[in-house]
Amino acid sequence: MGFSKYLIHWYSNNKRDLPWRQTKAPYYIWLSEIILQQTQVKQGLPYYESFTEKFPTVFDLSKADESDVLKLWQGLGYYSRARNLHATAKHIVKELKGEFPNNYKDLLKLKGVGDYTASAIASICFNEVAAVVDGNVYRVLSRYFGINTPINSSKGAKEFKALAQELIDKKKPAEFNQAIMEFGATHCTPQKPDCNTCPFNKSCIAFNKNKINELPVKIKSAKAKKKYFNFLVFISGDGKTILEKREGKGIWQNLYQFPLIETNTNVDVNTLKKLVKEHDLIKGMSFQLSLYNKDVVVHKLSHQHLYTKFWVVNVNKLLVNGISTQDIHNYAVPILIGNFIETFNF
DNA sequence: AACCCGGGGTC
DNA sequence: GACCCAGGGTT
Repeated sequence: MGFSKYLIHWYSNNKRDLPWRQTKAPYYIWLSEIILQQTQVKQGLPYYESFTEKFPTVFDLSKADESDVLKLWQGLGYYSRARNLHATAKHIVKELKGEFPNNYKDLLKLKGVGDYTASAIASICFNEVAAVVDGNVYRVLSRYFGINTPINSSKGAKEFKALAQELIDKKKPAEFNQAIMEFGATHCTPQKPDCNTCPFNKSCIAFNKNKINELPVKIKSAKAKKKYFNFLVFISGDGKTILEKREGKGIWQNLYQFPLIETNTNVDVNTLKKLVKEHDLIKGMSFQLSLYNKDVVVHKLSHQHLYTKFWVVNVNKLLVNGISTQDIHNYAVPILIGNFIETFNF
């Protein structure tokens, strides 16, 4: 049996029982694929459950406010996925009468749907012969065929896409695509793949040349930049605090946070006191300042390391409309803020 | 082509 | 702390 045929055979015996494998409805497949971008099944599963429960159809999702979608997405990261998900739901209801595009080319036009996701939906829902290339596929193919081309180069993207498209079972594209991804996720894993029990170990080039740990080849990414965040946790005499919506282009767009003072380095209480004194939310008011976390909280993102201090600012009254501290759980916040809210007793 | 966008995990 | 994982969008 050839590589592709055997993969499908392996899949039929080894696939995990996952909720999105019970359906071919484009809405559910689309939803699961967006959630699973850059995300492992274990982390995405509870979000899939809550989204399908709260928004059983694309019409329900299209009617929601973006803030509710972001709140449900809270903690999953890469929040542009949630904003695009919501925008695309609106688009499908308004412009496409609630019907998803039924082919790769048209699926690709949807916001938040790139080559991988368009191929996944087209093959799973509509049996189109469109090969998926996700991180699992890169790993399985680079090892089995001993390919050294960096997977995160444009040359690599073309090369692996073409190879996958050549290998895909033309009669069972959905099964092949899911089989190769499942095999990568559960057997041909990034670290410590189980080569001894691997059904392909006779012909796998990486295994036979002892190169399992060198493949796939990846170009190193730039080192993360350090940033210094000082969040002002206002507490007023009448039990209110301040949350602000993050605008603009950077991280956590449209999520909420405490008023932020970014500095070039870690600052002590006296330095921060001067900055708070000049702050628009204080304007000469008297205040009491204390550092909540003795040790700086380091929050690591792919491209930034955030050295974070939470400063409690006690004031008599707020200069702006604050929120009652008991309502703080209604706002979508980054996990960094969410963890603080959990440990701080409002 | 280079860079941005979260959060979770291992060693 | 250093390193690994992983799609789409923007510049």
